[in-house]
Amino acid sequence: MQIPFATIERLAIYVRCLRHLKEQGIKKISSFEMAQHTRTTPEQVRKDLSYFGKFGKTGEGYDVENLLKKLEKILRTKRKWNVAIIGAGSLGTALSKYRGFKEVGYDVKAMFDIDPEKINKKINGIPVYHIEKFSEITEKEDIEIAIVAVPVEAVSDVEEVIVKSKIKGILNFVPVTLNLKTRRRIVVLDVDLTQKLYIISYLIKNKWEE
Amino acid sequence: MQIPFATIERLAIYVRCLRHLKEQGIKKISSFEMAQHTRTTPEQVRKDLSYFGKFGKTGEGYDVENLLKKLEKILRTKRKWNVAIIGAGSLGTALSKYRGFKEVGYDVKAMFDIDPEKINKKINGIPVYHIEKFSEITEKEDIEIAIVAVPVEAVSDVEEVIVKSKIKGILNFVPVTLNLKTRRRIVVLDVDLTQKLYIISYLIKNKWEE
DNA sequence: GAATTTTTGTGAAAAGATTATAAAATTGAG
DNA sequence: CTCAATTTTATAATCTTTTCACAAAAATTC
Repeated sequence: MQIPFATIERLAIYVRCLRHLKEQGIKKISSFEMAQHTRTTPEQVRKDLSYFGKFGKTGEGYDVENLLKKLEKILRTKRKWNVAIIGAGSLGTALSKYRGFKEVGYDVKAMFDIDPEKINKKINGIPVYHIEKFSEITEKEDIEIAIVAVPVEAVSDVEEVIVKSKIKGILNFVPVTLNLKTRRRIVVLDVDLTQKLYIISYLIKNKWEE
Repeated sequence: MQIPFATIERLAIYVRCLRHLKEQGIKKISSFEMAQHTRTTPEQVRKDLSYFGKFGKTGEGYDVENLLKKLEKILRTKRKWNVAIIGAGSLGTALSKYRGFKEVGYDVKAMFDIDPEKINKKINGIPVYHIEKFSEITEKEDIEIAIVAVPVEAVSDVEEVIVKSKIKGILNFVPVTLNLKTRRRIVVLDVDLTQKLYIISYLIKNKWEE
């Protein structure tokens, strides 16, 4: 059976929530409490989990540590992933500092730019290479995921470089739909900050019923 | 009739696409081409637009400038919005530099922090205030939207400050579900970067059929 | 130890979203 | 001026996702 994509998205939020609970030393949680922490409903929580098995105990709820372990396995997030950031501007730099990534197993191994001022230096301890070395470095360092944070004008060059590499997943911050002409499957997720603001504006004005 | 939320999300992408086309001097576009630029299908484009009226001309397509104008009106994005950034760390600073916001009518008027080193100075020309002045400044400057980019530890303080203010919409970068105890409606949208990476990992491993 | 409470798991119903199809309108060729 | 080729619009059908409702199971209380 095909698992709803929305379920996968929520699973990632459950993992985040469970990590917090574990840190706080909380052992058990009910679907009701879980829903409160993740902006959803208890039924939704149970339904989402039911796609993968039975994790709870009737009358008692879920064991935080055990459920976390199971969900991490489902999302393949127990293993480490190496990441590259393309674009060493302010956004790229801020992302390289972002603590959260390393905490959950995503290790930024390299950054890429075209500015000679930045190349062969380190930003937050991460080496910055010229973009032409992208394939070489990502293969050597076993990097499978790239974060794209370049100005719009640079996108077509970046597309080209990515297509030639062995990158499998992309987190794209550029407000443009990437055009990757390749047979192999590359997973692309967009983070469009402007879009989010548009949607906020719309929701503010149109009292969305909940 | 209730418009599907997914439609609103795509509308924001259509607006982005149309802006690019307009800049390039393109006058007409068919639903087919539009779909290629926005990672969707022609049927979807037409269906989405049909919720709001008839914008196209049979056999000819849509007039770029006219359609853009209409969609901007629907999303209420023709008007200007004033924005505050809470947290003047690396992410907050990077966001304050982000060109895209101003280009599409979102003007960052103020930043807030608790670090005395940063307060009463300017970052990228934007004044930084102590967080305790949040209500005062946002009301004076007519700020309705706040971007939250603080460390996890600071969230509860920020929640308190927001609840007391008149802020209507929030773009939240902190990987925690905000807990805003208030009767009035505040629109919250989360940007969870870690979640996005989790999902990329999952999709890489589970060849998602398209 | 029986009754009550809590909470899960799941099938069925409802709602929401996408895709496919038929009808209508426009353009351009001949 | 008519016919064929496009391309939109409206609507119907299908598919997906969420919500609802309830039985079953475990824990707790009296």
